Amino acid sequence: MKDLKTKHDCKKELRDVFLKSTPARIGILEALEKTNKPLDVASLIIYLKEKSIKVDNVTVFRIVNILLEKGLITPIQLGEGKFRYEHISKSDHHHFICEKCNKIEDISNCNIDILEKNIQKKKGIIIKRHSLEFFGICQNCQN
Amino acid sequence: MKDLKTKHDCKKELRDVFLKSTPARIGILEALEKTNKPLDVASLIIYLKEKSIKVDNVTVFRIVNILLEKGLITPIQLGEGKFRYEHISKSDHHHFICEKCNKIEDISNCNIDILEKNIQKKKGIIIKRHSLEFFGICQNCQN
DNA sequence: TAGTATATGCAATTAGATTGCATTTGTCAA
DNA sequence: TTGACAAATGCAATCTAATTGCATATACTA
Repeated sequence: MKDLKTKHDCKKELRDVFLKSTPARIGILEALEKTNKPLDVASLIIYLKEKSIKVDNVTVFRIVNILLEKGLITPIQLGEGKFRYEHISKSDHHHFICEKCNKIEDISNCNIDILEKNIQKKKGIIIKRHSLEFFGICQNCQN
Repeated sequence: MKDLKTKHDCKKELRDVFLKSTPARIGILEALEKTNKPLDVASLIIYLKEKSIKVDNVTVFRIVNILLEKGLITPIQLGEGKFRYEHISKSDHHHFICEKCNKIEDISNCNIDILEKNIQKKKGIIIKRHSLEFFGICQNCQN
């Protein structure tokens, strides 16, 4: 499968939110756009190392935070005591986590949106985002 | 308002899951049953101190973990980098977190259950629990 | 009430994440 | 193309949440 985004696309993405393009930032965006499951900081560091992009761990945390601020990525918490992150372009789904094997599956077509609109109207609040995760036992682990 | 649960009830609750009744455990269950918002370990420690129940922090972490195992409480993550906990008897709702003032509001009557059953059938997975949180701006902070 | 399994306290340690400050680097204007 | 400057990074230290090992204390059963 061909990469959906190129280095050039990542640069544009960064420029659009007034961030300088650095190897670490491009690498992190690439990682999150390529990978199908939400990544934690440790995984990002490994990815960068594999690509021979030298970065300090602190910098990865800082980059992740600024990408969050700019709305390019979203945070995901799967009950692990740490954050994972997903590129905004693939955040239109939710997650199922198997409590036995820790596999993460995507759950699509949850029309929470309708529910969300009702809640906003009823409560007078503005909902910017939501997080929905399902925990249980996957098909493989049921045997 | 009268307390819904007494110390005696907490003891029974513990006995039912084969746990010894200790002051710390009873205090923690009380705290979680009384309070209307999910509590983190730090809050539990403060609660116990106020009740003059002397416990080490480690013990609170350990108690929380065993209560989770036994299914008496559920974990909640509100994007803070730490866990909060809610008593199982009041876990039938979801949460809205204001990104400005950090207020936590309860959201009820989300019939996720129907959705959940559909997903289970379609995917062949067993869903044991889910977590649903909404993030945005509360009514007060909109001005 | 004594015996025993269980729970707790204390000290040390780990992992995730943040901060301050000095240095380096990307970008834009000339 | 280059130089200037704001922005980004590296390094060291620090913080908070959470866990572990081991010795001691406590709750519960017989």
